[in-house]
Amino acid sequence: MGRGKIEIKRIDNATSRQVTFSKRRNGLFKKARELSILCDAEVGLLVFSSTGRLYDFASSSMKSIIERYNETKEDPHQTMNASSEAKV
Amino acid sequence: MGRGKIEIKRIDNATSRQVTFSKRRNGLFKKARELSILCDAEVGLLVFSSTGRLYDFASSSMKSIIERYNETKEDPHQTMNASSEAKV
DNA sequence: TCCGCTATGTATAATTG
DNA sequence: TCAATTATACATAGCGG
Repeated sequence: MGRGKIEIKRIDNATSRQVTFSKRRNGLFKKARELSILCDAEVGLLVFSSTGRLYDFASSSMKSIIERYNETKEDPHQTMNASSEAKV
Repeated sequence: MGRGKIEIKRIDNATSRQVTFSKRRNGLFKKARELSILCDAEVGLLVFSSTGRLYDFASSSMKSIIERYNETKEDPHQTMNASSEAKV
């Protein structure tokens, strides 16, 4: 998407990598937000840049999403009942 | 992106919502993966559908990403030193 | 150097089989 | 009804201010 096609591999040039990171991070967060709204989904997104900086997005709260993740992972039965749908 | 423009709000029709969820979820995961590769970033993505099903993506392991998130949140100084760059 | 613009590629909404 | 296809809106790579 853009003037040229790019290959999916690590960008060597540090400056370009940072620029691309900023742009794509914004796009990714936007998409995550859209998905959570459009489809009434609970979305949690954690990104650490190569410089170690943290960026996060959560449709509700990251804490509750991580807890729910742990619960779901522990309980193979999952929470498939519709009553658990987010009234976020 | 598509034949018609859509508004970012909850999709009422359950069938459409599920279809859109599948498509966008795939797209979101792909983008997350691309970002992690292109920019050498650590990315964790957690999605719960409105039916309660879990979908997750992690460039390394979700467990380590969540741990790193908790550490970063607890320590406001963050890990800004370049030496912490992912040798993932 | 960073921000914003524009051309282009990609994701995806609607449609078709 | 679901999956594949197609046309279009959107995201973004490269460029200019």
